[in-house]
Amino acid sequence: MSAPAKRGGVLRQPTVYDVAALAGVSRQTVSNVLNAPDIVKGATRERVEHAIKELGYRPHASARRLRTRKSSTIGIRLDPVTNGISGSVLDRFLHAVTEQADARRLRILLFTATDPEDEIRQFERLLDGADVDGFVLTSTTYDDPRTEWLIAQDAPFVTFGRPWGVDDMADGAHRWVDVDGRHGLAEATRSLLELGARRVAYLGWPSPSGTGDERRRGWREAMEAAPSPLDSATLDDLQLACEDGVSLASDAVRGLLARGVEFDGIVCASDSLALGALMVLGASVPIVGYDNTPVASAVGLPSVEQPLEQVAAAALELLLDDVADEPVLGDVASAGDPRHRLLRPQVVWR
Amino acid sequence: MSAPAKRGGVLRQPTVYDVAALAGVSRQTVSNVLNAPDIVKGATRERVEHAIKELGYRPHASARRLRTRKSSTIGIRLDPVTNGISGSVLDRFLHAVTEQADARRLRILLFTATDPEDEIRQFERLLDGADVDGFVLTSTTYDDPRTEWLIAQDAPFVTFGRPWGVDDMADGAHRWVDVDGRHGLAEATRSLLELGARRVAYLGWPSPSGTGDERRRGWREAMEAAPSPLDSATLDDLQLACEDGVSLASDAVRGLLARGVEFDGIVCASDSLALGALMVLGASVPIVGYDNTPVASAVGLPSVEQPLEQVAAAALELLLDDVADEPVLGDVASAGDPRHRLLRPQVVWR
DNA sequence: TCAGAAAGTTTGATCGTTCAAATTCTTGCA
DNA sequence: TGCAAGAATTTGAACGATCAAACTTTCTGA
Repeated sequence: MSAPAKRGGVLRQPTVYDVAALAGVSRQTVSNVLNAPDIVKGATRERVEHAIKELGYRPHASARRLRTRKSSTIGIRLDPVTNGISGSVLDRFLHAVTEQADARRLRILLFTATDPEDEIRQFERLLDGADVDGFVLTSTTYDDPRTEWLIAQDAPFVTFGRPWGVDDMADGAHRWVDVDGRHGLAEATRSLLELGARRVAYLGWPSPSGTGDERRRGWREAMEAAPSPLDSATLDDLQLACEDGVSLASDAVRGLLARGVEFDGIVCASDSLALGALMVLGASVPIVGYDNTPVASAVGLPSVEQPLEQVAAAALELLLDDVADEPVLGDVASAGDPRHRLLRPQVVWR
Repeated sequence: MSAPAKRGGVLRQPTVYDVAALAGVSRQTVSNVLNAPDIVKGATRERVEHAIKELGYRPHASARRLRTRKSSTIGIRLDPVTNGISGSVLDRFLHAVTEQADARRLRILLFTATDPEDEIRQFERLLDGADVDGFVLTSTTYDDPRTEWLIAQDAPFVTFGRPWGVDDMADGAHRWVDVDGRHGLAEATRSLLELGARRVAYLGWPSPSGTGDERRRGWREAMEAAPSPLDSATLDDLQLACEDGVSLASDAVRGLLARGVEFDGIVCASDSLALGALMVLGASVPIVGYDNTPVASAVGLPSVEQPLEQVAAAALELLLDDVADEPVLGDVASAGDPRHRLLRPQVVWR
């Protein structure tokens, strides 16, 4: 690459015309080499490719976007304030999405919003300005106003997280990727049972909570499927709920001890809760957290790890069917509903 | 706003022509209303503004960028993997930058890179494609190859973090914002001394470490300035160094105890280290961390908080002098070197 | 009152690319 | 050899905005 330095200087970036002139072809052929190499004759293509390298040519993104009416950019809202310890999950997800986007020649544009209404306003701004083609949403809620708006606008989007409204899950317009927390907790619970535990407690969030209820269900099902299952009342006793917070969790566990309920293991809906339990129980009882945050690894807590790279990849894949007009892959698509993807987490033992 | 819905449909977004037609003016006047309202006559302006609202017009970002040769976009690399507990700092910084950028009508584009060389390749790609106007860099190192490259290219950038190479700090081409960790640790140390401590230990990272050495210096200076200072040898004894990690920190503190060194307080270079100390010492000795991560607040550890919103604001301000050709503000600029900004952190007590 | 300056507005050109249609070059086969 | 069909390439136009310069209107002051 013998491209000139000094961007601030007079020398301008080469354009298709420059490349075309050097390679002795027309500008369109240069464009074709870049966008549809297969329709260009081998010899010509090589000549053009050489000229591109020679000049250090790179297509001007905005010009391309203007012409193609595609921004190849995806908007992601940065969540307001890292919500506690678990914040790092979205951070890691963001990282994974960015990497996956890169591989698909997409850009990631960040924005912030103070509340769902404000977020919708941002959607509008970014779509109208043709800044982005679509969105990846996180932290979905019951009857999320954002997804409703996007669907009404016919704007492409995917959510990380199932829609929790009753009918929404079947809605074909809503593409989502999620992690099967139920399976993750069932797995964690089964493992503790196999390790000899009999009375595994569950520390989660108050109902209703889409994510939380699923995780609790996973624990409960695994407990009910144990070789010698406990009765229903006992399971109710072993089931704790408090808001996400280390000290709240500690309180909850202390309450359990105070009530004299026996238990020999705890699976939790989050690492914050697990850390709270750990601070009360120490190493006396095996504890499993959720999200595999840096804190969990720091204090040596096993935790359910979400396959964020896969989530990111799946999210973009679903989105791309719209955005890039790429054909839906026959095989993959036919396996279940192609618009939804439920991935399995894995317990990381320590 | 009576803008039509259905983006996927046939109706296209209105353009300057549509607005011009409705308002009965030329397209350039519409452009002027948007970009230089003061040169348009009041009555005309109102008419155009009304038409803009009426049509729900929004300028096409790519078209504008193509013509103006500015992307109004700033690139930020997402750090590879959240490095331990402290990862949330960059996360919060990113959030602050995004918000600040929004207020300045700038966009934030994310990218990832595997190593500094790869990052430079990304710089090149993004600059050549006119995707971004400049960069905000984090995690600067000694003689950072990235800053050298950017300076050579004459590309606008700011770093969060001082350049640690010997001569670089005076380099006018390098604009940076940083937090005065020395001041932060001095402050923390002084506070512990005022609370009655006499032998405050320091738990930091091995030299050389630009950031770490500064923080240690803050502690040392505060200790030396104490009413009845300890002798130099004692201070050396009270000074611990280990890599950033909870268990490593625990080991280091246990070593201190084993050596029989007395101490009645610890200030740390990070929350990870502080957490490690906490797990050995419990509430027996006051501990101060650094970065005020969620973990610190979760376990009730006081910590030095970096003013990330201010850092973000300052960073964009410095960058904008280049990017947007805005005039340097006379007053602010004259106060010290306008190309560098050193901000003061604050201890959060719990 | 009127020239000249200033303010306000419009027109033509352009940013760098890709689309769509037109053109030229290759093939294969009667 | 000729000629249609296909492959390869080129040309003109357009994407939607702003710049630069030209033009028109309004203001200023002798």
